[in-house]
Amino acid sequence: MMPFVGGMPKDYNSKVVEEEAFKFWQSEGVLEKVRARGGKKKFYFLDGPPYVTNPIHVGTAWNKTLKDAYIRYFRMNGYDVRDQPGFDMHGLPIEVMVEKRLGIKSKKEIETLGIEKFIGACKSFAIDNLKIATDQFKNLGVWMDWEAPYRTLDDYYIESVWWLIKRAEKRRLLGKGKKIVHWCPRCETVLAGYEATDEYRDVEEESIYVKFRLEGRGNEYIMIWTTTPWTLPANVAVMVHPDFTYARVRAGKETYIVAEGRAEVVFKDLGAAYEVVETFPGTDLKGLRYVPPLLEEVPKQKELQPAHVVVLSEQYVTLEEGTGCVHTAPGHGEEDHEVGGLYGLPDFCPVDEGGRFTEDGGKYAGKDVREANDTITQDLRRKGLLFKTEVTVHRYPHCWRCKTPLILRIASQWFIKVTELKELLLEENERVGWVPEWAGRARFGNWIKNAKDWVISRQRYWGIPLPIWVCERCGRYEVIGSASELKERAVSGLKGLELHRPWVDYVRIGCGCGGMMDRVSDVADVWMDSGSASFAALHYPSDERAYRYWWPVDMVLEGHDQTRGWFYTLMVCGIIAFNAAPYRRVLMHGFTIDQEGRAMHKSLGNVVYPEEVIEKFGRDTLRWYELGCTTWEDLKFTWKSVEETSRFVGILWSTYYFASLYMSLDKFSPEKYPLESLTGALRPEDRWILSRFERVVKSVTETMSGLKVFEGVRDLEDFMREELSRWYVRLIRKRTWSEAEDPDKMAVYATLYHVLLNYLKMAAPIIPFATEKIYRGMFRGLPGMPESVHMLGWPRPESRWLDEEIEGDMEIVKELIEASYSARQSVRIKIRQPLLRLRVVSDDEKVRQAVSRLRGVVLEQTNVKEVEVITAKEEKEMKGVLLSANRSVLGPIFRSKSGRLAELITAIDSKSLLESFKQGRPFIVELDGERIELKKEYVTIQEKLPENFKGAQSRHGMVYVDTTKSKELISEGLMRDMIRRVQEMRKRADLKVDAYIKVAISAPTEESKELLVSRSRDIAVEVRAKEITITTKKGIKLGLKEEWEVEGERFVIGIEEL
RNA sequence: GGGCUCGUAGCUCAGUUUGGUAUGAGCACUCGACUGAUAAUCGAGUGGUCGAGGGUUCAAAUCCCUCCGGGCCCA
Repeated sequence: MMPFVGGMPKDYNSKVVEEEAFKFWQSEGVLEKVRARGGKKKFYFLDGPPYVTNPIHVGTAWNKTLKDAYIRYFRMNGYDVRDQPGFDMHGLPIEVMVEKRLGIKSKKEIETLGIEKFIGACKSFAIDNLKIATDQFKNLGVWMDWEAPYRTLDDYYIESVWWLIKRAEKRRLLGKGKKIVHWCPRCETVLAGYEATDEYRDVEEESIYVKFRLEGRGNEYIMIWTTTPWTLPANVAVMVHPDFTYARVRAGKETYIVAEGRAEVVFKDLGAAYEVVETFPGTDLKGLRYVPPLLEEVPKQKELQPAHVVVLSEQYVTLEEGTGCVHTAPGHGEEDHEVGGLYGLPDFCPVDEGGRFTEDGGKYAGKDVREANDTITQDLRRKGLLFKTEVTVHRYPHCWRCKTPLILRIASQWFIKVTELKELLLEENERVGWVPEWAGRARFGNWIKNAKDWVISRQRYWGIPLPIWVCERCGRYEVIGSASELKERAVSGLKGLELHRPWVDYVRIGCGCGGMMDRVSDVADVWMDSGSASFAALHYPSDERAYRYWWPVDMVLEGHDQTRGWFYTLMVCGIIAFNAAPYRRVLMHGFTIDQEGRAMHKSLGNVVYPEEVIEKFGRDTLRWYELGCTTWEDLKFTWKSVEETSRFVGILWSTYYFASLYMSLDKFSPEKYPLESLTGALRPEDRWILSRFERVVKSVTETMSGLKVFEGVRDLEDFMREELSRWYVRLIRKRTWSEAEDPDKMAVYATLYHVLLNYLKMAAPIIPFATEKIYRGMFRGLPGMPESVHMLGWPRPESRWLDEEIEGDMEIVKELIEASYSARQSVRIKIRQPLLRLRVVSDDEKVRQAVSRLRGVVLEQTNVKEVEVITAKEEKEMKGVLLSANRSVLGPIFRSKSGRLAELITAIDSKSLLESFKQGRPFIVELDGERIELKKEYVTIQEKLPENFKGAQSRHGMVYVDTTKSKELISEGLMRDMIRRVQEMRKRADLKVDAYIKVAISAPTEESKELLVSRSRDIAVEVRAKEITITTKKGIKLGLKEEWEVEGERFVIGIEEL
């Protein structure tokens, strides 16, 4: 094994680098080895299971690379990380895809086809898609346990959910009852509220104002407004607000009751006069009875009791729209149902599962509710009960899978009594560490406060079957908690048992009453699948030991849409199961949006897929870019930013290349020259970069463990760009050219080695591919080094390198150097031209100290022979004074003489004049025989630098350069110009850095030739020339020849490799 | 309609917790320099009503109120 630092390719090629890394990881089983190492302390990371229908986009990629980065980070810190990925494999979206594939459209067709076939198709669809998604995630370099993900469709997983439902039942948290639910008439199932909100759309619809005739009041009506005429057959009450003021309004022959505040809106476009007869509070209306408008059409209405009465509600009556009198149908609205409950009203619902009126719908029986809208409106008009119609735009929910408008209807469903757990949920949430903090306190907290009972039953096929069996004789139900329990209890139907429908439906169990029990046909809401992951992934309850070791989850990390989704169901299921929050920390991330700030949607055509980015820039660039974005804010994806990031990855790469080039040429051995043994040889700039790096280790460690990877990425980027690449490398360049194995060079190498190796460790979780390639090139061959960069530990902060003073010194010196460049620029003297001296003006001891400690850096970077710090007083002495006549003052006083007086003043020795002013002595001049005393205001005083000094302002004082060019300096400058050109030619000829050459220079004049001849030896050394000729003759016969213009003169240079 | 969140240079974003001159950063543009990492690098310049309006304060991008626009969630 070679004991020294190795080399690496000069150019960064993401495709080659990444392909190689994949091959290497694969062939050496690197991931398996890393995983097998375990750790001292458990770290249970839980993957929010993605739904496996669509190809992933850059947002999904962000999610998974965030997870990957933290998994790698915690693993490097010695944790035993549980890195199992998960997949959400049940549910409606898959059913819909499969329906499409099979070319069927309804539940009826599924039943005709056979549930068994349908489920089989769903299962293979889910598994196929899992494979596709797995490949996509692997392709991003995400290191998880892809061989053994948790899958919600596996029997053990289903059993965990069964166990949970049984546990809920034991705790009396499982309920069955009528709930108002969003219902898709096409899919014929309940949809969760959140499933509905994904597809709220603006719809333009006719809304109607309807007159309800009051009993025993002649031509008096209470007026309601509704956007859903089809709910009128189910009307049982009218709600009014007890505290609002209502008005009796006369218009024509009729009288109406509406809220006073709505009267104008209701009547203004009537075209006729209307008159408010009387006003009164809403409470006065309580108990008023009316005739239901569709009494004749819906005979069932007659049987409803109590009904058709005015009730009060403070909560659900507003003055923002309508009439202030609200049509109430407890069978079709959640609020209606709640108020109906308070008044004991019947929850009449004449609508079936397919969204058609039942026999109870009377005249409308068999009609689709939405089609019935028109008929109902016409009936009302015919009966003279339609006051007016209006076209309104409102948001209406649609089925997210089939786009059918949803309806609200009452249905008997199984639910979890979350409302009873609210206190506990809030309490447990306090113990969770949310990042960012407001996500938990405000967002999640608010969501919990408004939590409702969770309807968990779905009238579908592809899901975890609810493990509830109901007796056909006595109606008692029983919850089964596992497959073995089911087998024990089964009377028949066990043959070929699988825990999915339809097989599980065949199982019958015996009831205590002697009857037979059958399973309810519902499946569970998929959110219950993923919500159970904290323990189901551990095979609880069958594997108690895994649970005891891992639970609770140490970290989950998902997008902000999951506050009401997974973060919530996970919490609820955890509380039901163990009375405790199932996770310790939650990191919430944003969405990726496009350049215009719109969310990425397939329908908008603005989705960016990771494969595109990988093709153009590579995985590491994609990862660095996304991980560097503020995690919890939306990520506005722009190609330009990706390109910028890619440029940075290039800088990082070439910084490593630079170091590897020289270290490998010199066969640097960190074992032979450990940093510790070279402390005496370290230059101040080495101590500076070590100290700066120490700070980076500290801050990146803190940000990573604080789950703020983006801050870490930014720290790493700034350090690499500003401190290491742009500054330190520039400072040490010369030292790396030295041929000898001197301690000064070794100090540079040891420093670079320390910084680069440890930097690489911190960058590895972010850019696992490039770091692997660099590692394998430069570090792998060294003794004691593991085979992969991903087997290294996270760097420990070593405060011994911290040196606040040197950092301060460097900061000052950097400013001064930059000011000197500015000064040079103003006189157009390039930096390559050496100058005599630099003067810094400062009375600050810190500046003096900085310049003294970093003298070498200052001299070299400013290219001067000496530097001195002078005091403000010394600066004054250095400066001369320039006096000039102030003509605007002289003019009015001396009139025609002023011109000549001004000339006189200019000629005066300014120092003696100033001296007179200072001492208060009068200074007299003679003009045309007249004695004139010069006053201060006659002159303007300007400070004047000596000709050869040029200054520039810096934050730490003026910086002056002495621009005097001696022959000596000129010849040195010319030499450096020649060296530079020869080096350029070596480069163009693609010569090895250590190749020897011969050089010939043809100078344009005898003078310049002489200048160069005196330096020929130095030139030869610098450009690795064994022979050098300098002439004024034209013909140069070396292999490579080129003409260069330097300071306006033409030189011809020829080189040839030896 | 409600909750949360974001809005700072042409573009992408730091800075807001804890009020103190926006020497803001990168990219882009203009000019100059440097360069044995070189399609790299450095310097200077141009470019801001800190979403709008009000308030608190000696002082507001930062704290408070109202409004406008985007995102997520809820209705």
